[in-house]
Parts: sequence; C-alpha cells; structure tokens
Amino acid sequence: MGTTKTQIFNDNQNQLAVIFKVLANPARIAILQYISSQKACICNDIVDEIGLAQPTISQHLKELKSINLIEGEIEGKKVCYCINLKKWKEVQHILNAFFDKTKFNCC
Amino acid sequence: MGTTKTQIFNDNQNQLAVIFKVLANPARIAILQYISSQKACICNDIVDEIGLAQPTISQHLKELKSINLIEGEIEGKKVCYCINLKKWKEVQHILNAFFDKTKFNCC
DNA sequence: ATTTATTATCGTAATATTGCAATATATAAA
DNA sequence: TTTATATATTGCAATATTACGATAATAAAT
Repeated sequence: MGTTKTQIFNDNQNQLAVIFKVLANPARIAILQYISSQKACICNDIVDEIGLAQPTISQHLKELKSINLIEGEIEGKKVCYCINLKKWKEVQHILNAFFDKTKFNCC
Repeated sequence: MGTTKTQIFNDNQNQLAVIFKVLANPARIAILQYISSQKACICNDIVDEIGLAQPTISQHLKELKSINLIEGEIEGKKVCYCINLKKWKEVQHILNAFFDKTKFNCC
C-alpha cells in the first residue's frame, strides 16, 4: 500500500503520470521559468532567486534532469543549467496528444 | 517541513503545480481516458475497468472534480461522470501557455 | 597545500499521497 | 419496509515527497 500500482496501467499512462509528476511542484515550475528567462543558462543564482535551501534546489534539479527536461553543464566549479529544448517540445507534444485524443473521444 | 512552500511562489506557478499534481497519477489518466472513450459518460464501470478498489476510484474522481476536469451527474443510484470540455480546453491552454512562454525565453 | 566557493549527497523530520477495508449514505427494487 | 445496489466517507497502513542541516566532493584562488 501507499505505492502507485503502475503495473496495471499501460506505458503511455505511466509515462504521462511521470511527466506530470515532475512538473507537479511550484518550485520546479519556477526553476524552469527562471532558467529559461536567463538566456545564458545561469546556474545557482537559482538558489538565490527561488528562496529554498541549496540542497532542496539541487534535489529539484535532479528530478527535472531525470526526464531530461534540463541539462547541466559543468563550467569550473559552477554548473550551468539549461532547458533541453528538444525534450521540452517532445513533452509538450506528448501532453497535447493526450489532451487532444481525450477530448476527441469525449461525450 | 514536508509541505510545499506555496507562499513563496506566485499564483500562476501554484496553479500550474496544482493542475500537474491532479494529472500526476496513472489511475487518474486512465480514468480520464476511459470516461472520454465512453461517449455516453458511463460511470462506475470505471471501477471494473481500472482495477482498483471502489473507494480508491471514488477518491481519484474527487481529485479530478476538485479542479472541475470532470463532472458527476446523479442518475438514480448511479452517477455519470463526464469530462468538462470547457475546463479541459482551458487547462490545455494554460499548460501550452506555460510551455510556449518558457521555451520562447529559452537559451 | 590550504582556503574558499559551488554543487551534490546523505540522513532525517514533517507532511502528502496511495490504496483499501469497513462503514455510511442514498436510491431503486422487491 | 426490507433488501439490494451504487457511491461516498472514514480511518488507517505503507510509501512518497518536500525541505533542510550536515557533510562530502570538486575545482578555483591564494
């Protein structure tokens, strides 16, 4: 108990849920918006900007990286994070396919 | 600790997070897909279809209702659930606005 | 080599989520 | 009115998530 029963759902349903889950946090939304607004892919100004502790931000970045929505490039002792535009568009496409297909079959 | 610090984020960020959270579960995805595939808004065939206990389904339906993605109409002792198409399109629009705006400003 | 700055990881506390059995509620059927 | 059926609610156990302090790892600067 307590765990989602992923076995009983198909790959598409589980994939959608994973994507939605990664995005289901205002800190991660804010991080994505901030990263994208800094065209030069600035890194841990994120910590200053968002207002959460550094380990918390690091953890959120890890989750965003887990589905490749962002990429981190090491530059000396800093790391520059950047939206992975290819994946970004892919995710948007996957979500739109879900919305369109569902509404198409609707009552 | 343990709670998301919604206070430090803006309304748009929190709204997006809430929407993503409601969708962040394969059972709820499956429920939405099933409801939409039954054009006549069939109700608790959902329990049989999905393969989770009735109280679990009821709880998921409640969460989907919480952002008005679905509506339940009482018909005798049954309840017919139906996608709220207006809200559905609105949500899709909100998510696309997020994706488009974010990618537009990107590196 | 030591210090400093940046980021990641570990451990842990607080809270949230998932799922279900038991039970309550409501309505139709008998 | 009793019985059966459909759905919602409650309470609880298991697990997941969020956040952070402490600490490790890495690399630049002194």
